[in-house]
Amino acid sequence: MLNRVILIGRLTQDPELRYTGSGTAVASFALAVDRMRTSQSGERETDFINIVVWQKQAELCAQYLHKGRLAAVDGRLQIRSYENREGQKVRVAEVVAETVRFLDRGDNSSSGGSSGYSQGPGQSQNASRQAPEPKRTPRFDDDPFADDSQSIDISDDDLPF
Amino acid sequence: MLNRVILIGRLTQDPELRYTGSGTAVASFALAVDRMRTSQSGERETDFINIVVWQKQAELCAQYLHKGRLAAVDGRLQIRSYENREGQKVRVAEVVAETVRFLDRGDNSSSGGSSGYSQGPGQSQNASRQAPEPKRTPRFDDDPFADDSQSIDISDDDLPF
Amino acid sequence: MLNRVILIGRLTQDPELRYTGSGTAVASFALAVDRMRTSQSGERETDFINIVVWQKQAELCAQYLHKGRLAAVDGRLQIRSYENREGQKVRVAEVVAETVRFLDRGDNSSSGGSSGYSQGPGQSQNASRQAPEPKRTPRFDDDPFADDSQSIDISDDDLPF
Amino acid sequence: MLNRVILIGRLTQDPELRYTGSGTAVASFALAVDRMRTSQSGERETDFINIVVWQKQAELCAQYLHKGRLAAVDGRLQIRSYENREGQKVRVAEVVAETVRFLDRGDNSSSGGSSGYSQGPGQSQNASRQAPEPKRTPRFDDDPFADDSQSIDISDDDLPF
DNA sequence: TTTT
DNA sequence: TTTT
Repeated sequence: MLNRVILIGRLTQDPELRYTGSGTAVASFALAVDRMRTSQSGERETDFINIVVWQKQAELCAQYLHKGRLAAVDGRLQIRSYENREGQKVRVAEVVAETVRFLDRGDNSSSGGSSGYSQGPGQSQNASRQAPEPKRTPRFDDDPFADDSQSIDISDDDLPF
Repeated sequence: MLNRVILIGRLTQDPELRYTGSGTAVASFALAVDRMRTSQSGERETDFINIVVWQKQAELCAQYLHKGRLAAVDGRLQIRSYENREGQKVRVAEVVAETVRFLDRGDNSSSGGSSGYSQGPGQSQNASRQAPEPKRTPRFDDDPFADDSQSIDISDDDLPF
Repeated sequence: MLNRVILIGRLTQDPELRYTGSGTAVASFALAVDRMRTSQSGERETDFINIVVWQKQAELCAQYLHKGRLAAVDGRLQIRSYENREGQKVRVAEVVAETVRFLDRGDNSSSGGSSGYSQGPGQSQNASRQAPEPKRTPRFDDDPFADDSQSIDISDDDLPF
Repeated sequence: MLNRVILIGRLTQDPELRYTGSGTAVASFALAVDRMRTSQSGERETDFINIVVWQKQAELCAQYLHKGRLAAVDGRLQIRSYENREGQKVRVAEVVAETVRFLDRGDNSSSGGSSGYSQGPGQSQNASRQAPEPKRTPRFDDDPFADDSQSIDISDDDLPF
């Protein structure tokens, strides 16, 4: 009834572009998605997840996405079954992308074009990159989100954990 | 019962880091999230969404995230109510981030190692960036996902639309 | 660039159905979404989140959803700004639903119709509802997911925490 | 880097509860998730997705979830590889649940109290179930979300499609 | 109050 | 291997 998958990872290969008999474009590639925690044996663990994209997005992926590129996929998880040569039923999991976002290069017009990689190292960034802002006082008096807020100290009730 | 929000956008400001009375770190910033479709008047539309992060992630955000940077947020939508000076009840929406990913600079150690494992600009990337792969045949015979698959032409039943 | 919200909660009111000048249906309602953890003061906390639905789904919601009903919403978070009578800029957060699922009543044909409430208390359910299955051995030998798996004891590497 | 899956579907079997060598509970079951669109051949299509749950949630699932029950899963997609008896590498996809919600029976105390806080079948529900509210005027003058809003007719710019 |  |  509801089936939603959101992934961010890097392409393990260039997308493969094909066309159905009726001429619809389909692209497929795998995304390497690092798990947040390393295994107890200490290694970084990664899930390699197959992605399928259709139509115009498929062609955009084939054009602009390449091995190693970072991408975000929003779609649904699909389990496809087929019989292999030995007659065994094999189940393949893949994510059918509804939208794909290209994340680490501005040199594409992207699927929507909102991206932009080299946003230029502004001077303020060089100035204070290593340390957290020390100048703020530890209160919510000037809450930037609540234009009209009274001075309210942040209380234990706000902690979400 | 279930409340999940995933956003990708750019910081409109440097994160503000504060501390609760008991010393817990809280960072807040706004994310500019472009909508996919432009308005009928033709302009790109953007949602400016307030983000709150707690604890260690808050300090990592203050250190590594800056105005203009691209970030992914996975969290939940929270509606906070308070009374302003005029005694009106004001409702503030914000996303309480569970995880924040830093997306457009490899020069940080990030919250969990967001950088790449095989990112390098392989030669294949330089070779063919502007055009879709022309060499593949438009069939699923050599499906890269299904090691054992028989030759099956892609059929209309696979189209998800 | 990416903006995805998934919510499950109960309607705090019957949906309000309206029509734009050009006759497009819009429904709006609020969803009460319980937070997972209670506040430190011990009370259950709830976010009341405004939902907007368009077109055919709007009319289905107005027909089949009512105050108290459980629903799942998949959409995006939108921040709408306007000026109130006092000339203050007010920002309203709402979730624009892409799909709405009706979850706790089978007496509707639903948006897709996959639901089904009274699935009948099968006898197996009556038999063993209070206790976890005690009969299984603590091994993965007969892994129900991996038809071909060798006997592999579940190892610490599988623990995701 | 980011891996989020949200599913709603029905259990195809009672959950299987096991324990690791060190005594950690693991439950597994499959969820039947209907696709929104039927196939071109007209049949309803369904993805059968394997779910794994750990620790306390595993035991709650074994207790309260049964074949046919509706559940929501929030977790991540994991690809597990192993070699089968024939020495072939087999890849298994499963969703490792972070949270599981029990959706179609109020008779459980659930994983976090999934029942309703104001659920009761109010009389207004009985009154008008079959028809959309006819009494409202098709304007946004009395926007229920924006307590202070001026009378603003809904304009084409609000249409998200 | 806004980012590319 | 499958749920309503």
